[in-house]
Amino acid sequence: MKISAGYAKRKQRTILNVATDLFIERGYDGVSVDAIVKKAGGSKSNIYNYFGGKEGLFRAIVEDLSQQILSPLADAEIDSLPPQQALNVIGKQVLSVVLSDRAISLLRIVIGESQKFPELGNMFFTSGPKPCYERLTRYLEKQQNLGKIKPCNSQQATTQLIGMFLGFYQLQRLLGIIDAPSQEEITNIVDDAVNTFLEVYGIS
Amino acid sequence: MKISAGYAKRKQRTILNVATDLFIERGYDGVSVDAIVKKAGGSKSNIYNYFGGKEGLFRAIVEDLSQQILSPLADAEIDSLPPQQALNVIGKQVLSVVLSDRAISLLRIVIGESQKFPELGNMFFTSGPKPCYERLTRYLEKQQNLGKIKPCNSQQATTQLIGMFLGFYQLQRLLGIIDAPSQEEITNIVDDAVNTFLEVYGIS
DNA sequence: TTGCTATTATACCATACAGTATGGTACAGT
DNA sequence: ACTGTACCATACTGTATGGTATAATAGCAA
Repeated sequence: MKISAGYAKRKQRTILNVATDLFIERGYDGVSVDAIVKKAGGSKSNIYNYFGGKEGLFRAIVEDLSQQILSPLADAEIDSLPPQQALNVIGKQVLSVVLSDRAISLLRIVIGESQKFPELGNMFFTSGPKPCYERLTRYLEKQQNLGKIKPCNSQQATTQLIGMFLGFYQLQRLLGIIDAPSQEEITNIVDDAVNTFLEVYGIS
Repeated sequence: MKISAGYAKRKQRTILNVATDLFIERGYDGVSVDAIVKKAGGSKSNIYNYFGGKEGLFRAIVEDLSQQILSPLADAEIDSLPPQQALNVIGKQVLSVVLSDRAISLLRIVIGESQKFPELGNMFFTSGPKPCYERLTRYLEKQQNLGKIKPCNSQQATTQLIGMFLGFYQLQRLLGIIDAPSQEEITNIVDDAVNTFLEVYGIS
């Protein structure tokens, strides 16, 4: 059917990329369909044919971007590492992903439009934070069974650890009060949090 | 000069109250000036005379609301309490304020409009989170000097504690994934966080 | 009552926007 | 070369909005 499927696919990607940048920069209401078309080339018809309209395009973009940005959160390979290292690795992963400029911009939009697009919140959460949380919980459970850390409520412990990681930083980032932390700052934050955590839950 | 100053003040308050509800419910772009006028009575001229326009009204509202909602954060009287109780008191205060429906709605708007109104982030932060953080830091310093808790970097400890309080909850609230926690849940979260914290920093 | 000012109600303006319609063009398959 | 489809450029439609102007009214001071 699709005669020039390759072309259409390419065009769709161009539109997605261009619109992504615009939405991230100016928010949903700050970008007009005309502006997207002007920058992407082609005509409005594309957007309405491919994505069903501005809202459809927006949903597609947030879905795409959430995957793209957040999926690394669930990728950290920690299962074979001892606690000290595992928590360090996942902590650095979490901080550098979640506090990055792009992730914060995305999160701002998702939060800001959560009235108009209530399903996006769930999508965002499912694309990274949730699997990361679950992976960490499972890891802590396993380490308990192995006797490497003290018995505890692993869900609660995970919440506390992630809380210490993100702490005040995520809020301040969202409010535009601080910039993205450097690799060095991230290392310090994570080291301290892991130390505190293992002082309670670790086996000395 | 102002002949009926009392009347004007009253009218201003009415407009503020009405517009506050609307903005919180539908966001900045979701509310038209006409809608505000219609609900508040009077005419557009008021808004332009009193507040200089929609943006001015919005700024006034966010400022007003931030004070109103967040100032309790800095009010908790903890200086004379021992660590266990002090941290419990302030933790409950923080959680019940910050995770409340109104605070979350306000925060959503501030975050969502932080591109258009960059100064609001700072205002929000200064109205509650920051003084609360500073008060807690000072408290921990004092307790160190009194020998009631172990020597530590009090800023870092504060960040960790607040992080454990808010943990994942604030994010999930902002994304609309969970509802405001009950008083009981708050108690549990705070108890656990304080226990973890004091297990590291407390003097047994 | 006679002025004066703030408030109201309403109409108006310029603009911006989402979405649709249309007429023309590039190009694949035949 | 012919045909049909997808695409392009552009104009148009209807509506909503922020902000201004204006004329009438209400209420206070003297």
